[in-house]
Amino acid sequence: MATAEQPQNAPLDDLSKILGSDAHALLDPAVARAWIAFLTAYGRVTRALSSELMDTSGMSLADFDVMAQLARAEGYALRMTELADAALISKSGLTRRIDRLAVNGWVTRRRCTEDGRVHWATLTPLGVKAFRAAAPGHLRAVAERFGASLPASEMDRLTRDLIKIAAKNKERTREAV
Amino acid sequence: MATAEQPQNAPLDDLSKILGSDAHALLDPAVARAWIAFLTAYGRVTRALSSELMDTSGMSLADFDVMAQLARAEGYALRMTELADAALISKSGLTRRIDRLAVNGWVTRRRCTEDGRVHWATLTPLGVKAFRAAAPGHLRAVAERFGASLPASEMDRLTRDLIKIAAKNKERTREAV
DNA sequence: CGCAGATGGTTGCAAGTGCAACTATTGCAA
DNA sequence: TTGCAATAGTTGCACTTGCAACCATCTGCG
Repeated sequence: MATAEQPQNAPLDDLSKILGSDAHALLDPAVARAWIAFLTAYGRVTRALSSELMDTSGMSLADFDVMAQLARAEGYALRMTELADAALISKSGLTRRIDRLAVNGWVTRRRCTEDGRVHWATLTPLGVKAFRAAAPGHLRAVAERFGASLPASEMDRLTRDLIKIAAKNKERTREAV
Repeated sequence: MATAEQPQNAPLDDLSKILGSDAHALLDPAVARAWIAFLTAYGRVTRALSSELMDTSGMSLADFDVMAQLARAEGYALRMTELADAALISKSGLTRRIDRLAVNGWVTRRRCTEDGRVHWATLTPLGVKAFRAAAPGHLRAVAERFGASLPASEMDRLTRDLIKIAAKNKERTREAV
């Protein structure tokens, strides 16, 4: 259910051909439009940023996110689980991402002396350097592709709205079925 | 660079520890906050919707998107390339997704008689049925997880903003270095 | 005609991903 | 102590993904 642009009119009206008129009762058309726009905006922006970042720095968007989390952390270090939560990826995903970053020499993994179960992922000096090199271009790209579309006043409102949506979906565990 | 919630204050201030004070010149802090909120909201909402949909209908979010595009199309049919564009996935990704949907008997692939290069993906009666079964729950979940966070008046504004962002990133081809 | 160039799809490949099962370590309680 | 439950991370696996190379078909120009 992606694609925005022209067919702004009625993504849900189309579906009511197949779902019957109660489609509107299930999902308000205004919400449907917003949802489609959300998916479309996300897909396009991240696709563009991701390939720019890869071309210029040899780093995936996910790599950058992980390194940014470390960059802002005390001592450039974070426990694996904390880092996985912060970067919104699974623990196993993080294990392997850190493997790859470690191969580049950008991150090291140190076992915690106080609690042997814990491992700290730490940005190396080389990693700091790589992050410093990559960040300006990427931040500028975010500014251009995401920020430049809206006036500053809208931006704060957008932030508030997105935070509300994120907050409503905070639980990382699933409860449905 | 994910994670929203409390650290609303200054995701970029943190980075200026490593990037120096010109971080703010590269990316307005308000934009940085919005960007982080955007990534967080997307990650959480899609993760939740995706696992709910899989549990209840055995269908991935991407499957649903593809089937929804077909459901709203004339004759429940679309060319492969049109469908890939509409569903925001790559052509090769679509080829394999259609393979899987075809195994379920939800979609068929027909060669176009007028232009032998073209293939039409078509929702089968079984696919229509599966979509009809899956859609109400999923639409309700979208309403709850995405729609219910904001009042109706905000929703339209959000849509407009997201469309502007999507429009700014329309080109599917990359132009950078 | 006939063949270059464009266009539509598929396939080989080399990733990346999450879940569930597993190992290592700790903490607590009998 | 000993032993078991909880916690932190890693690994096996099965599945997705996109890019680039490839095959098939069509189009238009000489």
